[in-house]
Amino acid sequence: MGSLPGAPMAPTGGPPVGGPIGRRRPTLRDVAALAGVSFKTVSRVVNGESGVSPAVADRVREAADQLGYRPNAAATALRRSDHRTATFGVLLEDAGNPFFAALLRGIEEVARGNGVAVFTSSTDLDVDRERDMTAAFAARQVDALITAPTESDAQHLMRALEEGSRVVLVDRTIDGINVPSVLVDNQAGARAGVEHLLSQGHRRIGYIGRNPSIYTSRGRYAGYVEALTAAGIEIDPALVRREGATRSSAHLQVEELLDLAEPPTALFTAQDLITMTAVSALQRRGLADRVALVGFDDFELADLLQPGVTVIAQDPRRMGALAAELALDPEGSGVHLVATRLIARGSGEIAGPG
Amino acid sequence: MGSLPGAPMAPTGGPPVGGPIGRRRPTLRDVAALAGVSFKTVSRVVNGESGVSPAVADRVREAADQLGYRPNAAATALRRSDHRTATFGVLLEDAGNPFFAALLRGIEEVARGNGVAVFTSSTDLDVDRERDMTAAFAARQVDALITAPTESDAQHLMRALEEGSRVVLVDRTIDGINVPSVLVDNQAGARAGVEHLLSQGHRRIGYIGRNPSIYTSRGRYAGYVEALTAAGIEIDPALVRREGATRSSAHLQVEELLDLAEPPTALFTAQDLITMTAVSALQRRGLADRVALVGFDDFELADLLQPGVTVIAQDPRRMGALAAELALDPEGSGVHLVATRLIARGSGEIAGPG
DNA sequence: CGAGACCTTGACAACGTTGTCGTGAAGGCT
DNA sequence: AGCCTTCACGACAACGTTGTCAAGGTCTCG
Repeated sequence: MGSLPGAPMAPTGGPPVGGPIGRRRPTLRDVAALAGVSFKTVSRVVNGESGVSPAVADRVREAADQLGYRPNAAATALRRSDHRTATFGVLLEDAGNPFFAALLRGIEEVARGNGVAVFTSSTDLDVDRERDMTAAFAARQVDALITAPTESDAQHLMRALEEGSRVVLVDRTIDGINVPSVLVDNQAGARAGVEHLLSQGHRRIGYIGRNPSIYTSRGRYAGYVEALTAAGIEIDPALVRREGATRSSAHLQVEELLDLAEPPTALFTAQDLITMTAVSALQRRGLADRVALVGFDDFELADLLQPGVTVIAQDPRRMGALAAELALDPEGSGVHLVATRLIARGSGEIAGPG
Repeated sequence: MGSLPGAPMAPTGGPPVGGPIGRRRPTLRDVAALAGVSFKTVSRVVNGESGVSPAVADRVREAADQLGYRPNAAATALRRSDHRTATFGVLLEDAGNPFFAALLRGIEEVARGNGVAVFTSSTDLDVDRERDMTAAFAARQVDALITAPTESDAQHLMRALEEGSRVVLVDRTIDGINVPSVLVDNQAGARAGVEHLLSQGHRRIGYIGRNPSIYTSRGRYAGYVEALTAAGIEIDPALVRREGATRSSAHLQVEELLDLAEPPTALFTAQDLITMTAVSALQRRGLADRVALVGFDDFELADLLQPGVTVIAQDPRRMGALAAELALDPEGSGVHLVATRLIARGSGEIAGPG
């Protein structure tokens, strides 16, 4: 960890084959020599500190431009008393998933606007990888770690906090750690989706979600239960699948539900990839026009499928931007909820038997 | 750039409100004191250097574990003679686009396996932003900058090279700079797609692509021209649109083509988002089953649309992984081509008038 | 048993920057 | 005129690590 591979035996002073010779970067001292001042004065000019006469400042700036001076980030990070590095670490489940990709873009945008560079890594729900990357980011002294934590163990995050990084949770939260977070009311969103199906006359509504170890899965399932209970419908365990983790397993779950003696007339899918899988399964069986479907998470092309897919949409870009703002603000705190909204496109409006 | 905002006047020694007190991180010296050795010996143990007796090494490791020692990345980067930071910078057009998202994942994966952390930023084809972020990454002394450059100006990349970063181009290349690159034979891919349409009997094949300033756009258009020319068909400028940059403009282009007195019987779309837009436009007009369509880039749900969308698929994840490997290998060089393949799903097999 | 080789360990400089303090000149006051 | 304050700037330590070199100990071999 943290060390590059590559033959350590390679001659460091070898011929310039395979790489540029890397002209040494100019330092404060080089600029100072050219401008005829002490390097400390250059430091002051570069950092916009007061106490430098305009004439000298101009001369220094000119010299800096001429040499193409750029501060050495490592030296700055090492020396600064506040240990700021103008760097964030972002740790999400999967940058390839459109939801997280949009979240990342939201973070990037705010970060860039504030001169902050962003480290990214995907965890794929692997707890070890999450711990490793948290450590790797903390070792690089990120100012803030923005993460959608996989599990409820907060220890690695506590450690990051102790080492001076801020921590902001996004999409998912953890008990026992008091940090700012950006969340969605998963329960309310899911409830709204299921109620939508109920209002179309459905009574047997299947639920396909991910493992309850995932924070969002718990809330969404709770919303499903809440909606049905409020409607006086008992939960039928046969209609509930909470292991649709991977695509293939999600596909299997849908198939199993449809194979029941009394299959559901509607499905509520608790995540974008599961929704897509469900659409695929329904299409393959020619049931896309018969079985209603509402999914959590909006996704590209949902409107072009036939029927269009009704979803509970989140606003991941906004969530990311908000998280980044909380990360930037030393006073930032509290739980920030971002609203969901139901987008009706057809699949959710297929009438039930009632 | 590179500096955090926030009031510089804020009391740095103020009360601990709003942030954890940040227990000082243990250093080599702390570990050394606990183990009863010099800090240099700890350094040796931590870096796995030889020349430490097993007994002492054990004692040091124990002390390091007990204190939870982690090397300070900034100090290491500052001091190392090779200036390695175990860090990559990745600069792509848009991490939200599925193609680039997958590319990023490929890079991430290889990087993580080698203890390298990855900076990311999206440029949205903004040249200024690209330059800024290149500078920001170079200032942080990334070992390598992996980028899909927007335009043909290589100056900022030359500068990054001079400052000691490796540069690897991916998806797009630039003249006048000799660095390893991972590309796709856009021309051959596009030609194969257009030939596929020709073989279905189409003669009037519309082309909708992005601005020719984009490297991939030029190759894909060349493939279109090549296929038609080889078939003895003259290029009809009325059927060619090369400005489908944004979704709305792409939509307009499709509409215009379909509105022609002699509309095309088939479309070749040169990028994923344009393909999606074309599907949308065709569906809206009820022409999805009548006008053939082949698109460059595969995308999620292409198989679930009706008809399924025939595409020239790339393998962005592999491209990213390859680029990262080239970035890691000091000897890495040359142009690496990744194959494309045609995936027939229906839209490309709609018969022409012939 | 002594000389050389090797192995283990430590002392110290250096990386490029920021933070602290000192110094000399200029300016303001009595 | 003499004293105190303010301003512009420089000298120097320090951040935590790696690279270089030297010192002392142990081992080998004649």
